[in-house]
Amino acid sequence: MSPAERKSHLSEIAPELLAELTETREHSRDLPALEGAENGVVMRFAPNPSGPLHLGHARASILNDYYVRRYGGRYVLRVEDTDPKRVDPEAYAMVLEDVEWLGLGITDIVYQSDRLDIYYDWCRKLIELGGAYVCLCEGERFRELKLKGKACPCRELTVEENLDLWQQMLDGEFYEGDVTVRVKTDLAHPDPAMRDYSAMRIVNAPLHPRVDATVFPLMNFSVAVDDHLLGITHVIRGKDHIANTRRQRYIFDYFGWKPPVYRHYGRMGISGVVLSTSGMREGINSGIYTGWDDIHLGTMRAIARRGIEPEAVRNAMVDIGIGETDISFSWENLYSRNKELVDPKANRYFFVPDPIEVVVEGAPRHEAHAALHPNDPSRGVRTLVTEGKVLLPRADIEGKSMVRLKDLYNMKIEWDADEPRLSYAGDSLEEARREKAPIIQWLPADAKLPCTLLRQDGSLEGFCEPLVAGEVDNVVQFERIGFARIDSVDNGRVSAYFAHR
RNA sequence: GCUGCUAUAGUGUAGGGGCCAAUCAUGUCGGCCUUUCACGCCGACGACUGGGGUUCAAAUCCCCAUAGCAGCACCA
Repeated sequence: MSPAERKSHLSEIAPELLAELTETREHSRDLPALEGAENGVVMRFAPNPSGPLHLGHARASILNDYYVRRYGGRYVLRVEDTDPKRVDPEAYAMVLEDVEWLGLGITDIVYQSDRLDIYYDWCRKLIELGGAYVCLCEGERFRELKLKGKACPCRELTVEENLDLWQQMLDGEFYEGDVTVRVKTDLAHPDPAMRDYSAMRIVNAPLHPRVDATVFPLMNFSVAVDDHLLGITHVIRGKDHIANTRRQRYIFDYFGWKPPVYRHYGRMGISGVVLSTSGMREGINSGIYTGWDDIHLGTMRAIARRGIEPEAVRNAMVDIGIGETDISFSWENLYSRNKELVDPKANRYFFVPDPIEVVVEGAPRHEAHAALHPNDPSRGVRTLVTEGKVLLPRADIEGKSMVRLKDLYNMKIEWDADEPRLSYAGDSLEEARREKAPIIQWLPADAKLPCTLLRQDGSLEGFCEPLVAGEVDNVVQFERIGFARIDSVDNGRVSAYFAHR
């Protein structure tokens, strides 16, 4: 039945329902509402300081930021540095820089390493409540028991014994791996991931860069305590945390706290890019990457270096949203978001790759005036002067008998074997069109800058206009090549990073 | 293996019983514009994982299958 047929059929059998059909649903580009957020929210972004921020962090931080902006409230940057093995002292500053670059509306910054006493305190309370015990079992042994749903002997210790052992932990009487504090959950829980997980452990080495301690909370414990103490109302994070959310729930329940509202978005795959911090670090150490801002990486600094703007990242991430489906991140979509930002402001310049230097016979001295931006004449022109000696992209003249140098004049080409002989052929644009002469880029042979355009799939050597030297840190468009950020000019040599077409 | 989550065009997304022979963006292809490219404008292409069920009506609800993903760390 077609929709129209269904409608007429419905009017026969139940005309009173027909009114509902005429109600129009409204479409909105907004992300779904968060329940209980009407009066403001307190949200958090909680990176581990093991390296700079990457696209995975960008999604988490931007999505939370989006809702804080939408509902108003506070946005806590919580640096989760409770594992000395995974803390890179240099990462603290990198995280802060990247947060600033992204333009997140952070209102509070807390470091978990400043809060160890708080965790110790609540750990003691949890033991007193009978919600946790000190476990002396070897890890592998406990795992076996857990998978069978059996308790280990430590689970039967009295509160007093547990408190005593806990004090010994704090006093440094144990070494790494000897002991852990476990949250008492449910050994019969159908999901083995829920059974008596660890809340506290000892790390003797390496030393923590910020704090003199050996007892550290595990993520599930510190996160639950902090979310409550900091008054976090809503949490948006990846679905790899779904099990953690359930584990943290036990702590909220033991203390009678009200947990935040959670949303878990699906996994985001990024083709061709290593996203794990450890993987990137390995690549840097082994020389595959030049550093954290290597153009092959998905870090914020690599993306920034290529001239992609934070607003583009934000738009791309909000566009992706908080769906629970696994998705693959699309560079195309990010590039398109960036292009709409950058196209209106990027100045245009010639870039001649694989150049051939030629003399155009009979060419008069000419001044070419090319617009800096085709849609914005007020920005002015670049003036290129030539006496007849020019640089051309080899590929653009090969096999051609006539071309037009853009904004300059027409040129005839005669081929003597592989050697082109070029001669001036008038200024008429109409004639060039009539002859279907391609319009190509060029540079005066005596006014040019060598330029390396670094791209992910190999760099492109060529020459560009001298004015490009004044565009350091800006995004320009090399006509016919694409957008690029001018990274530096050293001794008259330009280094540019390719963004996208 | 156990536990859980998810399934709409190449990619991302909207739609949560009737407005849906399915939205928007991106992409690709064509055209217009343009002193190449880009931008802009016009057009085309392209999807409800499969099978059952409920219902007058299913992309939408239920069941099964399949696939993907996550967790089962003294990482976050």
